[in-house]
Amino acid sequence: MNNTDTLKQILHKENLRYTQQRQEVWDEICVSDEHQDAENIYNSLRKRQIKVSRATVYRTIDVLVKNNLVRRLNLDDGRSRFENKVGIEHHDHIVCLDCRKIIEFMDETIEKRQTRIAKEQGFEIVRHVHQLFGRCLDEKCPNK
Amino acid sequence: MNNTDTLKQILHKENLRYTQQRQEVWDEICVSDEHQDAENIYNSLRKRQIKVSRATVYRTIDVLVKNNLVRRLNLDDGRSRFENKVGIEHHDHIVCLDCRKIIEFMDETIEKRQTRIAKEQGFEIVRHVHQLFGRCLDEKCPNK
DNA sequence: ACTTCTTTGAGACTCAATCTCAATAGATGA
DNA sequence: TCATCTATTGAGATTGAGTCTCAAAGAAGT
Repeated sequence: MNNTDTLKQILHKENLRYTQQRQEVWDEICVSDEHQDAENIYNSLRKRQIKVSRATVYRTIDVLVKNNLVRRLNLDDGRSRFENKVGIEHHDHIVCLDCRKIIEFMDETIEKRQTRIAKEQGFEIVRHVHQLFGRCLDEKCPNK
Repeated sequence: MNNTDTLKQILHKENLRYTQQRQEVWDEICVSDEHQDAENIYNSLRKRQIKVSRATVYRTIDVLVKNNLVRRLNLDDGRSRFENKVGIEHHDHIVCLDCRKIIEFMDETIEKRQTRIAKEQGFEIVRHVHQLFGRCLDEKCPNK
């Protein structure tokens, strides 16, 4: 299913209307591999002459997140970042404290253990956050 | 080492003065087993007739966090929470989405694997965030 | 095209956290 | 103990991400 159909489907399910602005926000998140924040998304759209407001960017992101098209990342820097989730394997993140480079990782053993641990404590996990913050050994990274 | 000496030591190291306000903020965090936010800490102190301002609470917490006396938790609800770190074993958190109950957990296998994964990706971990969000089976929890 | 109801946008507002700067109070030396 | 020097404090202003308001614009069905 393409971007447009995916969006139309969830908007229909939520009894929301299909609009140009919603499509553009969703496209912008899909197109970028970076983990963009709302302000970036807003600026990218404006730069491309697309008529959209901050309020609409935020409101649209909320719908996309609620319906699992987009994942919200909180990397402890005071603003949410977003990544496309459709057709993407689950993963967690490693973040360089110097250059803010973000690497994705996934470990089946960790995933299984955390589910078991939660169950032992009487919890049914809905979502989890697993982030490793450190320093990368990249030559181009500052503090080298 | 007691609370006062621990604090005096790090303040001296940082070339900061020992003050009543700083001691009171540190005491308040040590005394409580809850994961309090800055506003809670401020209110608790004011309730106990202690002369302190929000600005001082925030500034003191920053010093304590920087020097590893206190851990800052970001539980995705828009405000930081704090816990005493001195003499406490490392642990991560399970949070109930319904009643906000917080349970601590620690798994040596996960700890080791995440260190190895980061190293394989060329990172030296400084800190990590591992939080499991879900629903607890507690009778007293809402949505049961 | 008409009607109905949702969405949008500009800007006001919220709220945690940070900053400002004059007044206060530790620390040090005489 | 007192004087001096600086760091700290507090009240309130400010910041910044995110949310809310409401009149105008726009989807969607008929």
